[in-house]
Amino acid sequence: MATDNPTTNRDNGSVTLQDIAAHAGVSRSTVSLVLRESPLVADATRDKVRQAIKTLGYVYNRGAAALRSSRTSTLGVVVYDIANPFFGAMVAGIDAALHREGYVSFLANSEDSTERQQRFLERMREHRVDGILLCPAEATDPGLVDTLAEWGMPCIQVLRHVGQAPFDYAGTDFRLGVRQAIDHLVALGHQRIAFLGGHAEHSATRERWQGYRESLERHGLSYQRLLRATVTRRDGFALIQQLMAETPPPSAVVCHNDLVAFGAILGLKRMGLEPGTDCSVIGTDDVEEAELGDPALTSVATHPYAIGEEAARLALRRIDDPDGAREQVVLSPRLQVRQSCGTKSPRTSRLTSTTQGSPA
Amino acid sequence: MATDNPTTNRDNGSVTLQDIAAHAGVSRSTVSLVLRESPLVADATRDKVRQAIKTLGYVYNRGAAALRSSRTSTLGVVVYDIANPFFGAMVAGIDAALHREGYVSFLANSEDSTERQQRFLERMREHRVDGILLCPAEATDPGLVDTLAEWGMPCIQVLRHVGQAPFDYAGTDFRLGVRQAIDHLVALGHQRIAFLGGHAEHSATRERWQGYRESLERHGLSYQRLLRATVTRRDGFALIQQLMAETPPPSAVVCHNDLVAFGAILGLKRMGLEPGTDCSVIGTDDVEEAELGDPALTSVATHPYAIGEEAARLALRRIDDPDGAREQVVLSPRLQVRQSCGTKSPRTSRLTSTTQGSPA
DNA sequence: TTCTAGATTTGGATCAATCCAAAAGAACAA
DNA sequence: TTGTTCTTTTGGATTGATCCAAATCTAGAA
Repeated sequence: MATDNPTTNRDNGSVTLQDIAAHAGVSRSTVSLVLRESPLVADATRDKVRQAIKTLGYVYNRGAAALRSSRTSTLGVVVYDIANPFFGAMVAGIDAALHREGYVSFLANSEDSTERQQRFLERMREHRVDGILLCPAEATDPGLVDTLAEWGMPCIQVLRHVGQAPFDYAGTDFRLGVRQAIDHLVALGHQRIAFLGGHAEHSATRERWQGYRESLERHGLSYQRLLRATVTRRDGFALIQQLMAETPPPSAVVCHNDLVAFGAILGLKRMGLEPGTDCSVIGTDDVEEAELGDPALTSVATHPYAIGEEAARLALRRIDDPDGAREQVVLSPRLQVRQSCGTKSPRTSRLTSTTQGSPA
Repeated sequence: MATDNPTTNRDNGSVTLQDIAAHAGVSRSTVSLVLRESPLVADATRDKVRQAIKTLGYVYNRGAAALRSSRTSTLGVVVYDIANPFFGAMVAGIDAALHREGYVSFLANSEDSTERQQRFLERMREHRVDGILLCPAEATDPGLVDTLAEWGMPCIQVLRHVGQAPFDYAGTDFRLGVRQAIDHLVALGHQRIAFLGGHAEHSATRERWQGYRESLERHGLSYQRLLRATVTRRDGFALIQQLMAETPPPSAVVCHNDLVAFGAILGLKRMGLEPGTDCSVIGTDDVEEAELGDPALTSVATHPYAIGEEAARLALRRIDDPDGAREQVVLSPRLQVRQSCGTKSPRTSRLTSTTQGSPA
């Protein structure tokens, strides 16, 4: 609907506080108080000012406000691979939580490059964001957290964390996730369980490996096989074949993420083996596509949307209270059992209801 | 690396132009010129100033600069479903293109709600973004484009478009995509080709339907079956079964997007039919997962990353020249042939190299 | 040496808000 | 009427940069 501009703002284009003040017969300061919903102003005055704001088609200038108040209502979000559906869901969660509080967020995609990440962080600092949600790129210097602290920039780490202990963090309990997967496999009678994946040295990978090793130990299993440096479908495809050629081969593999698991399933098929029968496969993340495969993939659900919401909440809390105690929110994953572990469930595949729409 | 703060900025916390000016023995104005890389300053002066900036650990305040210059180096990006991998890739493209120009972008997820979309647009206006990339939510009022124009806000529509003709737009040629799919099917001997999908009345759906109808006509095919309101996997799953129960059933279906196609494949299997033999399936988008399925999905590749880059480029151009002629960039899709149309290719599935990493 | 054109540099006004201490107004008691 | 307290309102300073017209500083020419 074309709003016909009432007072086609003077020559330059924008109506300011001054203009509404004049129109409402009050001072700039009073208008400012109204805008910030101060309880100080009298009701009658407030109404008068609101009316003027409407009549003149005033648009609040957050930039100018930020200059004086040093609060921008702005957050920086840095992820390393926005094309990954996992991050898409996470960003959706962040967006929803921030939206409620009137915040908006800059999104940056580091592509797992520390240089890009650094540039983004500096740029966000120049834009005076109130805080940063950071999924640190792979080889991130642990000192980065201290640098941000020196900048006086609240920072919530998400999913991965670097640096020394008291920091804000939101993520999932990867260790528990792997434990759940292995418990499930052991209950099904598996004895030789391998772990596929983990790219490099960061917390999220270390936690998974820890979970793997301690679970084997707890169950008293002697077979242990951990293949690193696999993180893509392609890796899963190649490495499962290498693994199955060994003697003895594993009877089950737990994968670093669902992509690796998809690759592994494809690899098994390529060898003429049947996933779920000749070798069980469990993924991590439970992405939307997990239930699509043939067989549908059993996966450790890590709830990216919830993590995003949680991270945003933490950030807002930290901004309100910069010196409060650091918090770490670690959500519990849940094993989503499907068909890739041989337990042929009665239903073929229950399509779950999702909010996932389609492009265009 | 912890930078040890040289001149632990006076009491309040920030070093300003004034401070560097004093330290370098020049005026504020000169420092400002140096920061903006003006060719006016003498080399010696420039060096002196640069040195001072480093020494004092100065951080440029873009908010303050924007207040005077009314350029924020900031862009708003509004999509309707960031959890969809298609948009993830698109946002990655946008991000890459903007990064090169020193721009950062606000990302907002409308969830296909016009109210949310409206609030976001207003908020971005308050933040004085230089322009907006908009994938309009479903029932968007065509007048929205005019409203934005009245705001003096450059707006590039992406993927979908609303409103009257001269507008900026970046998208893909959906009509051509469907045509390619149908030409392929006809060449394989198909006569009864159905179309699955399209959610509501927006340009991207209309274009596909147009492509469907005109292709049938061009090939002189009389069978025509277009099932609307399908956009999710669940829809595809249900509707293919309805469709295959008809007499005669189609011998092939072209789907609105890959999600619908995945659902359709699952639906065929559920009926005991073999996708690619009993009924061929073609998707749209060519998401990463298309090659994973069994059978691997033939799909019309729509290149989201490239669309994102193109859209960002358009936006920057429009910001530089607000009154220039509107541009519409329509990329050509390309049919990615795999196994879901019965042509069993010799290789099982070639995993293409991708930049897609893994979460955490 | 003086003049002039060109290259640099500068100070004051400005952008649009918030902050804050002080002023004004209202309400009530002495 | 005056004083006191509480509620509202206000103007001037401030935030940190850019804009712009004017001032200053070169060189080279006259």
